[in-house]
Amino acid sequence: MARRELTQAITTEGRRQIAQHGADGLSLRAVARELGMASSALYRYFPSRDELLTALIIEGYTALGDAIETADARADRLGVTGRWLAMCRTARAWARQHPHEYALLYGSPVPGYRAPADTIDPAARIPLALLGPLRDGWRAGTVAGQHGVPLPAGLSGQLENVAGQVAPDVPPEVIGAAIRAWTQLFGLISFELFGHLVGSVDPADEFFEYEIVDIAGQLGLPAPSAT
Amino acid sequence: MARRELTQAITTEGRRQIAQHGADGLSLRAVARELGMASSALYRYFPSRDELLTALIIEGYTALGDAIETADARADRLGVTGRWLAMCRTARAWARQHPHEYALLYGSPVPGYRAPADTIDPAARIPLALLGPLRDGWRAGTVAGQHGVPLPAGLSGQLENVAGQVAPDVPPEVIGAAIRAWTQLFGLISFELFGHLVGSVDPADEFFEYEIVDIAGQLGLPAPSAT
DNA sequence: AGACATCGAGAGCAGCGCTCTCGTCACAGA
DNA sequence: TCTGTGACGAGAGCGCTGCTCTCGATGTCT
Repeated sequence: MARRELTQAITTEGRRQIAQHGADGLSLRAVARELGMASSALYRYFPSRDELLTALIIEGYTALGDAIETADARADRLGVTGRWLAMCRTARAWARQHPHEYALLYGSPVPGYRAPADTIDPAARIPLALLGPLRDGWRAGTVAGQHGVPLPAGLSGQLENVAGQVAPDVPPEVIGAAIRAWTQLFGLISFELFGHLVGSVDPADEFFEYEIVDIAGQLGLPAPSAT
Repeated sequence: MARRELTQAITTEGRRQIAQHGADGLSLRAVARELGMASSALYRYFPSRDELLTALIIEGYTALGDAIETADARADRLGVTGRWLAMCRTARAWARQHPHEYALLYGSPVPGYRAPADTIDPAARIPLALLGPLRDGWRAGTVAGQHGVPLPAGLSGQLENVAGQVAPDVPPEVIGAAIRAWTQLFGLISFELFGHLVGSVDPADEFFEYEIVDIAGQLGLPAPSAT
């Protein structure tokens, strides 16, 4: 089957182009040119440019998910807080190393509005991994229950629904805290990458460390043993 | 001076197109067509498509900044916490009413990497407005000093530098908390608008309320008197 | 051996950003 | 009043894009 190999060659070249020129710079003709084939032949493998983009989005989520899960596993002996910090640092590092791919995943949805069903599962791996330490800490009794504001009924239902799918024994407050931490982490990475911090804390290394430690505290994770 | 009017007609039509089809759907030729003129004539007013986009970005920041500042002023009698909540709700409402414009401001920077100097000042109005209640509360002694994690030296310098430009009497910890709240707010709005919350807390109204009240607590703002 | 599906190539369409040239018009100075 | 100058709009055109259609070649199954 040369088809699988050629399909992969196309996505590889596409990813190369996005890494260099961003999602807007992805041109089917240029990909075909680089692969030494006619542009029309490319449509045998991807019915449209958007489909190729979708494939690249899935690959991006997969790469980021792999990186985060690997970091989680490697930090296992550091405890739940160490795992959380390691995943945060890995996410930021991946984003800085692949800024255009990150923008493809977490920037504006490029064509009109998108949410192809195929991208949902790969995308969900990231928040699921981030939830890991919190879930384990909760089960081990090392994370606090938190926190001040009581959950309104509708939100509680939403969070219990999420919990039912991923960690039925974890109370909705903890799920809510995880979602907050998730949005906070990627909000910060996006702000740094997209240049919104330029006038303030722009070399954001220290601010990022400051933040993820603080979020760990919000999450009720125990104080870290070491870096 | 027909020049000013025509320039404005172009940006108005451009904004209309972006609102309908997103930033990618902005076409100089289509704008010219809609205005009944040759596409080449448009270059008398904007030297390139990117320049027109920059003008629209500035208009977007200005519109959002106006909305937030107005909300702040209107909530004056509600106290600092009420002002904070009002601005958060207004920011979210504006984003939901102008999703494509919001994506233009806070989504991926579209052409390569951008940060035209002209956009910085209009963009800075938003975090500055959000800082307002926190600054006033600090001066009135109604916000706590916070918080657990001590500031590393480099970050402290960055934050003092920011403080020196906008509120010299406010300590760096409070500036840091404001930046955190700012990234948290727009991180959440972006996640909602870009569809990342679809599987979890998707009708995000309650989660958003839950969040901004919690952030107010993190900021050390006093409990709100009323909604 | 013949029928069939798969694949690549080439031409072509409509659209895009942008450039260049040319005719028109208004206004300022002699 | 005549003339030079600058601003302006229109049109043609370049190279690029995504995408479609047709045609010939190749390989596989019956």
